[in-house]
Amino acid sequence: MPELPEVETIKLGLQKFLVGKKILEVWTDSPKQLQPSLSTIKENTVGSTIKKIDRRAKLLQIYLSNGKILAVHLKLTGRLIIRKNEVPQDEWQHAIFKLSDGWELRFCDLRKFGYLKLLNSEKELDKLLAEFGPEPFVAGSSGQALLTLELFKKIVSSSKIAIKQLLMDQKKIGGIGNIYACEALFSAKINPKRPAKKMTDEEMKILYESIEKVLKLGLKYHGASDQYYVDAQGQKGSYQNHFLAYGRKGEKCRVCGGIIQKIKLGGRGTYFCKRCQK
DNA sequence: ACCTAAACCTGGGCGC
DNA sequence: TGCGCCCAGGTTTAGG
Repeated sequence: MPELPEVETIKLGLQKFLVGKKILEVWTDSPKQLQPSLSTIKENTVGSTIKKIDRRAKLLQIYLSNGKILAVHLKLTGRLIIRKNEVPQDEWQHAIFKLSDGWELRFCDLRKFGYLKLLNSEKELDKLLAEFGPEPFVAGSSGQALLTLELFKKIVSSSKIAIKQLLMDQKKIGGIGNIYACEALFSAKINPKRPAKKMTDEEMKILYESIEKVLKLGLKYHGASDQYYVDAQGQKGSYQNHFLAYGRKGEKCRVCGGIIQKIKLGGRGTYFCKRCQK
């Protein structure tokens, strides 16, 4: 679920409540999701203090006082929630970091695609982050990589893949997933199937601005909670109430009154207005 | 370079 | 009510 605005919102919550806490114990009932293993994570985190939280694209990093880093990817249904230990267990809770002062960091994940990965050094992290393309704008990302309009045009015009698939390619651009790709293309009035290469200068500029616009809207509404996303306090976001395309199959386009279509593109559900998006 | 399908998992919704 | 099928916001891998 979580794309750039959601992961950023979680990051802000973690920064507020997690920094300075000491890790006392680690538990899991889903060892596959802890890499390289529960025991290694225990050995390298218990006794350490959380120093800093960062984000790059959809990946969160928890920096520890011993120099190790926990990288967390939430994939489709992952959640990181901070609770007092007396709070009843959360749904789909699969890993718990017991912290000082009776706090817990709970990793919940219905589909179990997400992971927590122990990294031994910043160098290891840099290697991982080097795989990500630049980000649309700086919203507290740890990366230096900023997607300027010039860079965006270069990336778009050098690929003949459908523009929507390109937007979601994390190696090309970091942080955009299915929801924000659909919303940005709707806002820019560009057909998701349009070959990237064939876009005009003007279209690329409008799309670039639309991406920034919808991501900032996502941040403003604390993320989109269609089903599973919640922030670090377990609260839903509200951007889903403002979608213009995503999930609106069969409903009226709010711009032209046409009917929103749903197609499959690169194996992913894609929502758009045939009339508006040429 | 690009395209597709399948895999990792669980649960909700739909049609029959 | 129940069963089977399809769907789900991500990413990786295998094969063409």
